[in-house]
Amino acid sequence: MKRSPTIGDVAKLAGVSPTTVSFVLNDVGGSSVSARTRERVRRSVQDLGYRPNVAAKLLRASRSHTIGFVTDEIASTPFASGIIEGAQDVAWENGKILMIVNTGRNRKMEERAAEMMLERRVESIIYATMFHRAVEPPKGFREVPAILLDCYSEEGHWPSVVPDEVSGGRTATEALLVKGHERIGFINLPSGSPAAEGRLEGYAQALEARGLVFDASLVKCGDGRSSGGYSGALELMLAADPPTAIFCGNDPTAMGAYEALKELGFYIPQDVAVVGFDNQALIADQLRPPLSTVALPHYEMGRWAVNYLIKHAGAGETPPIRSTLDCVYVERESV
Amino acid sequence: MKRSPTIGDVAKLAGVSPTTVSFVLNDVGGSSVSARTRERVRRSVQDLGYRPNVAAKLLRASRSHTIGFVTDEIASTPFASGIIEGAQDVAWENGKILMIVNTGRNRKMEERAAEMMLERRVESIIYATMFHRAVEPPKGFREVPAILLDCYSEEGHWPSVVPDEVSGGRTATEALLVKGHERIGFINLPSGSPAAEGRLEGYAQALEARGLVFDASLVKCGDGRSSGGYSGALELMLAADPPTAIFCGNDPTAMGAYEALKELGFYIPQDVAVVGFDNQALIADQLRPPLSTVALPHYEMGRWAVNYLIKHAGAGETPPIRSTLDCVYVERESV
DNA sequence: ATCCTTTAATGAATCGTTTTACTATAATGA
DNA sequence: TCATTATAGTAAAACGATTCATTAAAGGAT
Repeated sequence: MKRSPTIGDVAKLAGVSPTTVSFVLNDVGGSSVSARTRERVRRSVQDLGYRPNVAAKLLRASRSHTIGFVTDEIASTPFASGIIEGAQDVAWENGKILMIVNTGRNRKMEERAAEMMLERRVESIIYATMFHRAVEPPKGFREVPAILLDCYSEEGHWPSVVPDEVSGGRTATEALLVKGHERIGFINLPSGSPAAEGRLEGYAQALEARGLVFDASLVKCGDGRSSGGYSGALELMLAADPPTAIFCGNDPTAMGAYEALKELGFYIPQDVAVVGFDNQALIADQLRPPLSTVALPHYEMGRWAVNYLIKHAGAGETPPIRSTLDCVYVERESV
Repeated sequence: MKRSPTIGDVAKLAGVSPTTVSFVLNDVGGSSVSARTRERVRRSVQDLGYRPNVAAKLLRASRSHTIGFVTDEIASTPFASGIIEGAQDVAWENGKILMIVNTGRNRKMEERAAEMMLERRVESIIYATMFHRAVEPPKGFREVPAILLDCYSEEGHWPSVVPDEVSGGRTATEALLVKGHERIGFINLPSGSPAAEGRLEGYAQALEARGLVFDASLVKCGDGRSSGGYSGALELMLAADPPTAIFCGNDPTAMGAYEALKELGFYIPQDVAVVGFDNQALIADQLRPPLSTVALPHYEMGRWAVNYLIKHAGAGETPPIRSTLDCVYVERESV
């Protein structure tokens, strides 16, 4: 466990003062370092394998260049990991680094995480959830610019970025409408979530825009799993006037619907078209035929959040905007 | 952007010296602080909302209590996120914090990540991959105790922790054997990966242990996707002497096999039993019937790695063990 | 009255940088 | 020749904590 070389060691080896080394390393001090010296310092840095001590820098400069990223379970479960990718990409592009902590929906853990981050003087904090939902961030978050990602607060005064569920529902429905379908079934998620309400709303809007009437018998309430999709599809197809297309509230639901349709002898997409939601590659890509679905803007939300913080945290003010990002339709072969 | 209170501010408010505040906060200095003073300091800390500056602490103490976690894509894709969870849990239990960076399989990024971590004086580094494979960690990693997680190096001298693919293959096969199956098909992953080789080896071992002969016609090479499972299962079931059970190299493969079996009119598990591998909840839970499968020890590997580092990094020596952790069988309804 | 010990507290050095203010030498212009 | 201005560099303070060495006061013991 030997001591890492310091700027003083470099200075000694190069035969100059620490000040000069600092000037060379940070390209400041104007023309006050000769080319020869500059070169000598560079070589010494190389030879010693010198690496600046971030703690010392931070202590002096009071800028940690670190953004805290607190998440319920994104980093530990399959679903929304694009969020982290997007956030990290923008952070790195701007010379910031992300400090990620997984709290597992545990309040105690959230508070500890906030505490830990503030001790490390993060410049701002992102609070991200795996599913679009309402949250109440821990108090520590007020002490620094913060933004909610894929969630929002009832209290209002937090900036947040969430998917536009309504436009998502509309997009999915329109993908079926443009193919000429006029009777479109919808197997929704269990009600009570922004996703369920929003997607239903979008579905209705799309129909209305085409001058079609909303038929409640075409809307089933699934459970967000394949079993709900299975029974929902059975009900729809065995009814008096079955639909020619089904919009499923998420991909597992579509997976169940596939099952039902096949058992009933319908071919996808010839007899019945299916569109899912969430674009979970594991399902959408592996189903036969591959499932057309709508992708949540996870990556984009991650980018947006960090961009927002970098832009506004510098300026000191963080206006409580509620930004919504569009979902995009991913065409495969089920429509 | 106001200055956070320092230990000096606390001291002033409490009418004592910074030294005394430090003693109170860290519970050192023996009996050298009276109860009354102690209380006064505590209150001042509260009132000011004082939070120690980690940078200053670190600078003085040269202990960052931080472990670097470099990963190809775990934090950004669905598959192996349990690794992060396990790692983070143990880290927190030991008062360490994890600094996670996603490199997206990009060499440049890996080097930058290593550099960044060393600048922050991480005490050790974990290099984790999403799939079990061979890697060559960037040079920076040599400067600090490190361990490879879910991967290994041909160079040998790195400690690593990986899943025991052979025992995994054996476990899956045995799950079928104990139910009385004697002709067991195997749709493997594309060859060339530790997973493919190991699981096949395990399959063969399990058969041999039962005194059954290895029949090459029962082994198909899939593509790790549902399409490979579909065609593999078709071939197996349409052959002269079809198996009564199929072991699939991963869950998407099993998904394809389900499809084929259903088309051929076989019921699962009555006519043909199926077991998968990877325990991808999204598939295994949503298939009908739910898929019995083998889970990779992601969470446990994460724990193991951090434990190893904490134990050995302190001692200075990091012996290059290659630890293998068992996969566990997850019973659902397809067997 | 002197010496020793205990209790309660503090001053100052230290960690590794950055930055401000300063100095010494050389070159330039009048 | 002298004043001025670049040029090339350095000394020292500051950032916020910890810790070693020291001190001041009070309470015995002799």
